[in-house]
Amino acid sequence: MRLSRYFLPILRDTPKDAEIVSHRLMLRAGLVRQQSAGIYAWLPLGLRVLSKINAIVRQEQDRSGAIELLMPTMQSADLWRESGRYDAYGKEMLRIKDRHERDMLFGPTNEEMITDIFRSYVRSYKDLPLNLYHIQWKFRDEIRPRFGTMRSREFLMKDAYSFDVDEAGARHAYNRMFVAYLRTFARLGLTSIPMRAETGPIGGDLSHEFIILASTGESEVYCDKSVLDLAVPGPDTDFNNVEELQTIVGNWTKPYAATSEMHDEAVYDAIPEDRKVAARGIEVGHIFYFGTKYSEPFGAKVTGPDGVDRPVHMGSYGIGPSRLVAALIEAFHDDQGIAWPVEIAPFHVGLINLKVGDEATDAACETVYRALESRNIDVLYDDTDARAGGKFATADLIGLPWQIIVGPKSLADGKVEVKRRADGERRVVSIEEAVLLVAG
RNA sequence: CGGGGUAUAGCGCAGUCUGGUAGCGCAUCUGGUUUGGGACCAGAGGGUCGUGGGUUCAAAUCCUACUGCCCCGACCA
Repeated sequence: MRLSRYFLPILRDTPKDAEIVSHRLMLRAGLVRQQSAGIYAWLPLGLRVLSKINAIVRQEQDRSGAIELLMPTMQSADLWRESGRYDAYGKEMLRIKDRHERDMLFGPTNEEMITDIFRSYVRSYKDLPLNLYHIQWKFRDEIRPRFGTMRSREFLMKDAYSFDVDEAGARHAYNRMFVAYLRTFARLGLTSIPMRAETGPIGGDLSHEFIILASTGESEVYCDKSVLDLAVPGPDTDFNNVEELQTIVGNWTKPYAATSEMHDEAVYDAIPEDRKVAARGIEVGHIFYFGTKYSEPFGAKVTGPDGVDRPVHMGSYGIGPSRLVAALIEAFHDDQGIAWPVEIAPFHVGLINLKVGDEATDAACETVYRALESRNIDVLYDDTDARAGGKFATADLIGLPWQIIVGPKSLADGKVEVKRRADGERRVVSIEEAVLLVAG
């Protein structure tokens, strides 16, 4: 992509409304634009990041055995009356009337709808286990949205729903998602900590929040440092192996880790002093087992091998990709701007032409540009006639992992400069070497 | 929802108290000089002053109602 033809509205000044660093940088780097309180338009660069996150989330959901579908944003109130949540949900639910005065709503979550879909088709235990997920926009009419896309009213959520014949099956479904989440966040470059969370009316120990540590996080968290050293399960993990998954989850839930709501001073105090961690964190995922809470009122039953119908045991599992964009920036930035991890960077390389119009630099840039494109490496070529300083500032701000800087100085020796954004390391190399270097 | 702010050009702001032809910086456009970490000079364009009502010869400014947005608290992927 040539920057001169792209849509990248960079802000030089910091918008005064943005309080936290990720919000400031998202606005400055032209990732999002606020359209209303807690409602954002995703600009081209931001959308590319969001899509990359979605792709990783999707791969790990698929790997764990979940199946993607897509449910609508608009839902009928009748569905929610069946579960009793139409009245229970309160003002956070955006309620709308259609032209026939029918009660509709913008979905804040999809337990009701997925249970309706399930009961319409599934009759036999032989069709289980089943885990269906989608990545869809949600709306929760927060009293006070803040922190940009970290807490917005409209937000993107990956929500998965599992269906099993019994609690043991549901526990395994829960473990699959638990492991999938560990892998997802690790692939995004984040260290996530599963923390015991409120389970609501069902009770038991089957709800965890996945927290990443960040000083701007909204939750107070306490944990045993040893949880940070655990190895994330590899891609060869057998998601069908009940014992293997239970062992992994057991290891990850053994060290103490809790948010302030679930914090147990006595247990925390027993941790050796040098392993205590009290910090702030951002909730990036939440998983629940809730048994037959929805399957019973909805009559979502399957016939077991004994010929008896039973309501299915369900769980739900959420990740917020639009929040993750902000969370990732909180984790990966410096004074100059964003420094994206390679896996989610909107482009892999920024190619900077320091002297547009100069025959030699133009030609060298075209060579690099074509070499990268032919290797399917995403490159954003700054072919604008801005000055060097401005180009450097923009490149550092938008934070592409690599910068290839082409100017008369190094080109005199037939060389270009390669800068790694994360640590600022620079190397002067030939064009061929530069391409190989960023190609990894 | 309670409390506190704020609304003037794309962005950041002054002007409001004390009514009298709407300004500054950045950004944008034109020309020129520049050109390796956000250049300089000269010129230009761009604003129903959040919206409605009122007072006045005259309203960004005074009165009034409404709305948007932001911050602090309780709720949430």
